[in-house]
Amino acid sequence: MTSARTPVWKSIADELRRSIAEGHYAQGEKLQTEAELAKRFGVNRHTVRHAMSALAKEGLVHARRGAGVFVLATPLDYPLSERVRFHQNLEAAGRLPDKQMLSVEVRAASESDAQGLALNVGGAVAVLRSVSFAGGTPVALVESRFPEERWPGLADALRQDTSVTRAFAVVGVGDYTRVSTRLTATLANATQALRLRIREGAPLLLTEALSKAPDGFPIEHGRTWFASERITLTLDHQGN
Amino acid sequence: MTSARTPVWKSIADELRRSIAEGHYAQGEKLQTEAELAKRFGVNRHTVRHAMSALAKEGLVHARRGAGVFVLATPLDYPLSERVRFHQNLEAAGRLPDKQMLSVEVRAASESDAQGLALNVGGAVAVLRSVSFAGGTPVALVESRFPEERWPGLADALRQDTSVTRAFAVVGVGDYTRVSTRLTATLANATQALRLRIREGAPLLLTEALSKAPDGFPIEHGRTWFASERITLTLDHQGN
DNA sequence: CCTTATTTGTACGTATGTATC
DNA sequence: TGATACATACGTACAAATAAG
Repeated sequence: MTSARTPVWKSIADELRRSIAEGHYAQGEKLQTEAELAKRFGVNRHTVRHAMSALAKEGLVHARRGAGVFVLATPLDYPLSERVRFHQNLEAAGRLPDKQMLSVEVRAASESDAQGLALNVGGAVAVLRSVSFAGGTPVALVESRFPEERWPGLADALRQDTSVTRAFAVVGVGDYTRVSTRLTATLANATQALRLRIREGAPLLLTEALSKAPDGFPIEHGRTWFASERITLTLDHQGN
Repeated sequence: MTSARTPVWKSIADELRRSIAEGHYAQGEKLQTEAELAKRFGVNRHTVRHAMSALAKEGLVHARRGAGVFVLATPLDYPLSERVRFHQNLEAAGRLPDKQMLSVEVRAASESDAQGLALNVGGAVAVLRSVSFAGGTPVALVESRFPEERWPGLADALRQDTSVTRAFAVVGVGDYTRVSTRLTATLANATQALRLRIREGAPLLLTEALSKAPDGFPIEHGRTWFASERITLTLDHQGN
């Protein structure tokens, strides 16, 4: 007779939480499989899942279907006060520490591309996609569009250098300025959620920025989706 | 838990379908390889193949072993769903036209009040709640806190004048400056949804601002929830 | 024609998400 | 809870077709 006043799943959650808090798992490390944990605790897989669900709700772990359950952050390692200054982002949107390039693609300009980048419909547009990390955790998705038509070779330059600024320099654009930034909020779709390791439908902060080259022509139209749970943009109104 | 309401392969299929519909690919043009797409979306190649399979079934693309996947048709009937948006300046946050005051309340300062407004815990704090409209439609909820303790009569002044600036003038604060603004994204709760006439869970853009009087003391700690579907905050980098 | 790299197709195994009984 | 079934997703390996030299 297990006079279990506390539910079994809860005690399992407690044990796993303690184990994580004690630093037995590195950030991003995979936990034992549910089946293994079920065997270890002598319970059904459902009971383990109940415990996992609790930990996921607390933001401690993140389950990826078909992959496993991963430790998101050790509470001590991830200060909630972590912030990114907004005008740093304005100067360097998409250039947060630990940027991982996903793809560079050249395709035809759609109507909205053409309008945003001052090109003709069908003209070549380079599309760069990347993920930004902070402390090992993904915090933002970036999708930038560039007028390959106007600055040929830009796509290749972007492929070879993680720095957008240096890629610009390669094609002869030594300087560029942020013209405007628009701010909205959206909900994470399935792929965004997967990449940012958050749940589908989680709130995202979307910045849409336009930059121009010295000659006045638009050179970058970038959109950045920030995982709002992990990052807070701050505006400093003092001295810029 | 990933709460995978939408299968990842489906959201990938959706994105590729939209991309094709927007005219980014000419008829017969080759898509990115499965490996590239897998990297771009952060999934296994099988997941991309599942999405491709769906598109092939729809007759949109055709895969040729050893060659690639090619666009067969480019449907032109893609709905762009252009939304009407109100563009407002960020400086106007919380000071939008057509403000409807909901309540002015004086209460004792909590810990966070005290910290934000540089008061002692228990000191008098005025809380102003209002809704902002644009063109008859609610676009934002505002909750501002003021140090009634330091500027007695502020609550009464706020009750009698819809303009915060004029209320400040009544208690002798002729000028004040925005010190900082923090930006995050959240989901609308039931009451917010009701006030803003949006659905529960809709994305909200939350700005948290701190303003100071000329003497350096904080005079307003305001939070504004913008209905992101109706409003876009824009930052102008020219003169500011 | 041959070689090599690239790309899609197929197969098997494992793990999680969800539903049902 | 326990047990089972199926859909989704990842990982790896290799076969087959294609393209480029």
